[in-house]
Amino acid sequence: MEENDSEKPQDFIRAHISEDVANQKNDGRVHTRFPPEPNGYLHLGHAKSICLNFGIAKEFNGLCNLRLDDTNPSAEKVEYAKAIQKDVKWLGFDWEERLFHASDYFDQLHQWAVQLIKDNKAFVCDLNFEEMRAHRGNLTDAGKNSPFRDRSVEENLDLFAKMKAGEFDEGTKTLRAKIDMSSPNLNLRDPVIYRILHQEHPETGDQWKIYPSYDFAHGQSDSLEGITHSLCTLEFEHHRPLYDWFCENLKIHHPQQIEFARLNLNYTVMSKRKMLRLVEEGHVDGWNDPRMPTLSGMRRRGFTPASILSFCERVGLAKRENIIEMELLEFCLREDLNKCAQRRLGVLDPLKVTIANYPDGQVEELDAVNNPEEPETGTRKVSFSKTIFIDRNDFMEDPPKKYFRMAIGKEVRLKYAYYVTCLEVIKNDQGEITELICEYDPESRGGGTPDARKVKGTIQWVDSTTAVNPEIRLYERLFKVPNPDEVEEGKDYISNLNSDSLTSISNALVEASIQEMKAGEAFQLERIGYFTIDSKAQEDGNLVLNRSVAMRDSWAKKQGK
RNA sequence: AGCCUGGUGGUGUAAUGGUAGCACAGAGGUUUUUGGUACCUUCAGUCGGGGUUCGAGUCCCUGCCGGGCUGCCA
Repeated sequence: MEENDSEKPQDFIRAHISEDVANQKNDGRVHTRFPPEPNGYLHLGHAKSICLNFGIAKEFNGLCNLRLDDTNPSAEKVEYAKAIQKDVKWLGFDWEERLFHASDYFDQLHQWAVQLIKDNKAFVCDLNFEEMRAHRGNLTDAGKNSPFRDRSVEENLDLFAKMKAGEFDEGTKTLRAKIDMSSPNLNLRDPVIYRILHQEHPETGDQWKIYPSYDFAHGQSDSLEGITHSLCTLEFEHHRPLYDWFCENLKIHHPQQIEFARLNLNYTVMSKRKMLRLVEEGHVDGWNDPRMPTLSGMRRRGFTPASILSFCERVGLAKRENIIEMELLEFCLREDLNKCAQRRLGVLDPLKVTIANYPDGQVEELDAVNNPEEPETGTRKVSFSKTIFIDRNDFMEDPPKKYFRMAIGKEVRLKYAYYVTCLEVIKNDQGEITELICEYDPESRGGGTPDARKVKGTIQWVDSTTAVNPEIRLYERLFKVPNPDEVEEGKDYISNLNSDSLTSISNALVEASIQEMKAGEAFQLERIGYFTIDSKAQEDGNLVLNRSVAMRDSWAKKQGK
């Protein structure tokens, strides 16, 4: 462990593990795993689990496996399995040679099922879905034993072998653990441990006609891999007695399951099922839509691994349900990008500016700072000429008090360029402003003057001779309410989708160097926000900028009041 | 209803019987060639009631409120 670990408070899981290590449980070894099911893309909630499992392994000089929990071939795909590995790697974690599948253990699991039958602790049940539900009882009433519960070991062995051989139709028979139909924990009322599924499996092909249930596969997989601490979310709490039951009755290494509260973020949804529907119904542009809280979507949006790691550290870890505010995520992104993103100039809504006293036909190169937070990143050249563009909302004809931007007769600084003063406003027949006529102070080249006079406002601009015109996409929260699941009778979260979550801007202008940026590379358009090149559009040869997050804007906030 | 689980500022999360702290958000300010950043200041909390104790967020009792569980999903 690192030295400063004693300084920062431990969460309840790390405290638990520290104690186990101190007591030499498992010989002081720590081994965790991240076990996603390959039935969808990883999201921010998974990132929390990934950081936890890989983070703990590292802190305790242990190991963390990546295991694909592929016990249900009906929803699982190779596409998902590949995406999962890509996302975990992207976050910066390494499972080394320890990529496993629950399906790696199908043979062993099957043997264990046979062992349970021989020990008279499991039986083949002929009840169908409805009958089984009826026998299970409910929250207040105990269940009834299955009429097939007392079959002989020999008959069970024979029937289970036939199930395995594919002699029965799906849903006609199951293998059930013989536990307790009157347990207040419904999971212990003779749970199904094998079901018949005539499905092709991505890893094992058509080898199996029966597949183990989660409960019969997960703990055993942990056990086989020598996992010491099996960390999972709260909804598995009721499954822990089952987890323990199998380890004990199979007499195998018994990892400790510990549950923690899953991550919730407001203004979005964090469930694969709900995301899948957004994708399938076309509400978003696929799993990696930049508005999705998937890791692939966030990557396309311009999030950095460092910002996500920082976020996962800050959300904390506890057993109480929580809803994190989106602002924390945005803070983490800005915090990281402020340090590492290069600055560039661009305008979203160009307004032509002619500098009356600037020489006709002259074009000069000015030095612009790449990143004021990292001076060693140096400067770049930006061109300047008689005709430039500023952002339309940086000019006002009737400015309010304390408006620092361009207005008639008011001197402002063009970032990295000159001081200019607006002389005249030109409008079209509809009364819309089409152009500003300004004059500049040649002495102010670079943004300062010999007399050191103060200029309060600094605005960004682009030069007409070199600017390029990308498509710019601005994103807002995907849902218009903090909790998308809070709906009127008869409606669901889809009705809470924010129809303004995507804004596409077609007439923006940015400095030419943006064309050299790579997809995923973060940069700041000064005073507008942090952006990255859209990877999907780039593959099609189009230049599209995604706004990852806007700058904090205390002026807008003040105006809004 | 039964079982499980949890309640600390707006949101999260610490304090393991001894000064209720930190972060984000909010408010105000200083600096600034980004109304950004940085820095400073500030607002605000132990679910209620009883008990044990010199001392309770922490232990006990009780009430209230939230979440989870009735797939051959994970």
